[in-house]
Amino acid sequence: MTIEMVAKAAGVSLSTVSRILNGTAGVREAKREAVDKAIAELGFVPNPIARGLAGGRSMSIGVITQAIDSPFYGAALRGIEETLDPAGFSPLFVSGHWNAATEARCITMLHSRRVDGIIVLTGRLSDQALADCALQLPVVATGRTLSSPGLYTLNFDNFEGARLATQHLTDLGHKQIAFISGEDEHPDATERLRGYRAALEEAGLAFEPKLVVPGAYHEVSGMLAVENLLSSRQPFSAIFAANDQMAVGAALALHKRSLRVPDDVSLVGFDDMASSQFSLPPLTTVHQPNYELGQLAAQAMLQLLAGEEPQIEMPAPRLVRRDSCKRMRG
Amino acid sequence: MTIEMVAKAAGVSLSTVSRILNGTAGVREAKREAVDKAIAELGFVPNPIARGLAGGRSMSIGVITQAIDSPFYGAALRGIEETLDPAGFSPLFVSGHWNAATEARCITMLHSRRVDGIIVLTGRLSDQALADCALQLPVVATGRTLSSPGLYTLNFDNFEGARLATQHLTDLGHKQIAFISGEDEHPDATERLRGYRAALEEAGLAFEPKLVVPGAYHEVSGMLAVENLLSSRQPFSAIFAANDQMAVGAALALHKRSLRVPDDVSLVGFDDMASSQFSLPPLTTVHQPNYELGQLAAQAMLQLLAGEEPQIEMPAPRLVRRDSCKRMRG
DNA sequence: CTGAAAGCGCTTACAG
DNA sequence: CTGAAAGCGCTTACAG
Repeated sequence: MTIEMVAKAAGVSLSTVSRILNGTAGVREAKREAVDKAIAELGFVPNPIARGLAGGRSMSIGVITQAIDSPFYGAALRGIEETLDPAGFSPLFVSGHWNAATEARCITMLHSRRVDGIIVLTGRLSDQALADCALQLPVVATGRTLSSPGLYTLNFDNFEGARLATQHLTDLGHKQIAFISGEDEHPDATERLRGYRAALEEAGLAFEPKLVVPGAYHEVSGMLAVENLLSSRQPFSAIFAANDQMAVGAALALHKRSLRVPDDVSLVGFDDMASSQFSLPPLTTVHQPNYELGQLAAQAMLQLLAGEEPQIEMPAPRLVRRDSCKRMRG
Repeated sequence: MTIEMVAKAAGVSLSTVSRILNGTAGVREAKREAVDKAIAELGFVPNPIARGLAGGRSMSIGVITQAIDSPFYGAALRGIEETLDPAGFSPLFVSGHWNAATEARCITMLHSRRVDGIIVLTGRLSDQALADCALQLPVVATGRTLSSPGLYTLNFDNFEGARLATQHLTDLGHKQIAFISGEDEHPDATERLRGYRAALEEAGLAFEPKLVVPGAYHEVSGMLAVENLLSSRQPFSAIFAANDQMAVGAALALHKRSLRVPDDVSLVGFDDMASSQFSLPPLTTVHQPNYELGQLAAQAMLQLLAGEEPQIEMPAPRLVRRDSCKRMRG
């Protein structure tokens, strides 16, 4: 089933079929109809591989994620897949494993597979490397703000999100609010720390370094953080975890010490993972619109590909109140 | 950077470089060295797209999953990615959305992208459709047992897993064990129901239809199931949920009614999702080796591609005891 | 508007 | 063992 067979069936040349397929040139109506009919009858589907080799467009978009099984980015991948699909593009997912060298290898690989563009979900690549890459191929990157030719970035307001979360706690009367941080290498982690401090300040509360305990964005680190906090004997009535996974770990550590959420300690997370609404108790958290992030990133890519200038903005952070916080007694 | 430049640099013909790259023919040692050196110096990477067009092998494997963001299949996708990678193959993930027609479209698309084989994670495709597909391309399918040319299947013993889970409860002295089922269209759901009944029988317990409440494999359905169970006033001291997601929903419903796990009711899940060890309390469940499933499926594919007959078996089900069950009092 | 032809980067018979 | 050549299924200047 090739373009040649369609051409023969429609009584036109191979080039004409190609042009109709690509909308590359005006074609006489009669021929267009004949070709459309032949395509329909034969059930012809153009071969993206050959297209990629010949024309440069492979109709596929490389997507560099950190881990294909991330509970956090899953929704973004789905958003990308669902908006690319109607446009005829397929995503090619690869995992960077939070490693700049691996991400660089992914890019080489995606190049060799002739992707038409690359979407980078966060990642460790330097801004420079990203900008260089964008010189060859359109790229959309999330988790940073950068302006460079061929590059479009989409960033979430982590500062504001963290400020909102902390403010919720100060509004409830909490004065000793612990913060489980993320690693410093993550720009969003440092932004969230900034937001925490800003909210404290707004509430007229002093920043207490002993109340910030280091975490690493996964459950076990949240557990450990709470255990450390507890054994430090530093008093606290609420915890803001820099992401939901750590909040889940924190809840477990609290539970093991027979401390109840929210009666004994209030807990707020960040991300609003799919599972957080089913936590015990359902977790109050900052909603991060990952599904939309994926959709928007894909839309921006489609616009870049069409030669347009994307004008896409991320939605503002939003606090989702569930059952893990309580007004400070007394 | 093409094969031609390598050939020139090494002073051999283009065909020779290709042969060395593919191990297609014996080559004089001196030439091989020259070529290897040229490849290393130029940093040449063969273009899989061109390879796919010319030779038929695109070095990519289509993977049909149900949802790219499934918390359950994520580990399998990672297993596939990690075992395909060292062999030089890339996975091409597509989502079937539990719909046979969509899966069929995925297969057409994967064909047009010239994948070298297809891995189908469960899915709704008929056995016949799968067998037909395998006539053209090697296919590995999970979640069913089928023997057909070019097809290799990998199935998990859902019956035995469910039997183990239920037996754990009967061993603890529970006599009224509720079962939250999955939908009948899932063969594994019906197998799990069979396992539940078998364990009951072994323990000399009568099967009580009112104790089996329908679910749909997601959290909300688990919640609803428990609410229905509670309002039916049918007494029970333990629940076996046919998957972890429903167990999580069940735990939440119990919590809302101020029923404690495991003090008031014991709870067992099925799957051992990554998050289940962090449930409150950590969930006792049947471990389903998804990461290994992915690895094994990819290995089987690699063997099929090499013309070998895979002899791969799935690990046996295993109960993971955590803190959600307690001996029946009295 | 439309064809014939070259070419994308490889592989693989076909001849030595 | 190794080259020259055809071909994979398309796109895109190049000429009408």
